[in-house]
Amino acid sequence: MPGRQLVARELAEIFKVIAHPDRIRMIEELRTGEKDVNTLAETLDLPGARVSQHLSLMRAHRLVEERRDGRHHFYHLIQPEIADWIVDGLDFVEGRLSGVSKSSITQARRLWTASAKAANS
Amino acid sequence: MPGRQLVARELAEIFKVIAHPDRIRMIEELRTGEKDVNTLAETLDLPGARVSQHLSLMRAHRLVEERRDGRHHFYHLIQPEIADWIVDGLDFVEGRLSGVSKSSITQARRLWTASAKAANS
DNA sequence: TGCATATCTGCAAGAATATGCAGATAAGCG
DNA sequence: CGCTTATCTGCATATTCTTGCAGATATGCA
Repeated sequence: MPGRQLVARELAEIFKVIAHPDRIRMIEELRTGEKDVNTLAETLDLPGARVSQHLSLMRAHRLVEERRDGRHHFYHLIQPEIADWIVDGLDFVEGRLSGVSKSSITQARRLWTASAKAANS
Repeated sequence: MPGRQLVARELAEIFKVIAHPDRIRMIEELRTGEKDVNTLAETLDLPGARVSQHLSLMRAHRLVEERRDGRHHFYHLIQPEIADWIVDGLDFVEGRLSGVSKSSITQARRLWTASAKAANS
C-alpha cells in the first residue's frame, strides 16, 4: 500500500499546482500554443511579476517549458492535453453551492475548448 | 471575460479540495461505494478525527454525501466519476522530477481503476 | 555606453491550510 | 442511568501560499 500513498502524494502535488485561478487561466491560454510572459500578463490582466512567479512554479513541476527568443520568453505546455483534462473537471463544478450559473460554465467550457476564437464574455 | 475568471475560481476550489494525499486516497476508497468513517480511518491508517475533518470539507464542497445508520455515518461520492477523473490526472504525474517510478504509477492506476480487488502493494 | 523593455528573484506581511489533541454529541447496550 | 463506541467540533501551533514591491539580469537599440 505504500505505493498508493506515494502516488497519492504526487497526484496531490499536481492538483496543488493547478489549484489557483490564475494558473488555470494561464494553462487555458496556453492550450493553443506558446505565448510570452508579457502577452499572458496583458491577456489575463495580471502584473508581469506575478505571471512570472506562476510560470516558474509550473516550470518547476514540469507543466510548462520555456523557449527564449531575444528578450522574450515563450512558454508552452509540455502536455497540452492537460488543458482538456482540467476543463473536464468542470463536470464537478456544476451543482455546487456557490454562485456560478450553469450557463457560464457551459460558456467557459466552450470558450476554452473551442480552439480559441476571438470573442470575450 | 469575467465569466471565465469566475469559472476558473470555481475550478481552482475543486482542485484545492482534492489537492491532499489523504483526500485523494479517501475518494479512491469510496469509488466502489459507501464506507463509514471508522472503516476509512483504519483502511488508510489515519486518526479518525482527521478523516472526519477531511470528510467535512468534502461534504461542504458537495463531493460526498452522508447517510446515517445508527451510530455509523456512511459516506459516498456524489459523482463517482470524479474518482476516474482523478486517476486520469496520473498522465501528468509521469515524467516529473520526483521519486515515483513509472511502474508504481501504473500499478496504482490499476489498483484504483480495477473495481477493487484484494491485493495490497 | 546608456537607456528602455522583458523577465526574474528575493523578501516581508498577511491569509489560508494542516495537524494534533481535548472535549462535545449521539447512539447502543446492559 | 452509566459506559462504550463512533464521530464531530474547537482551538492552538506549525507550515505553506499568496501578493506586492523593490531590486537584479538580460537583451536590443541608438
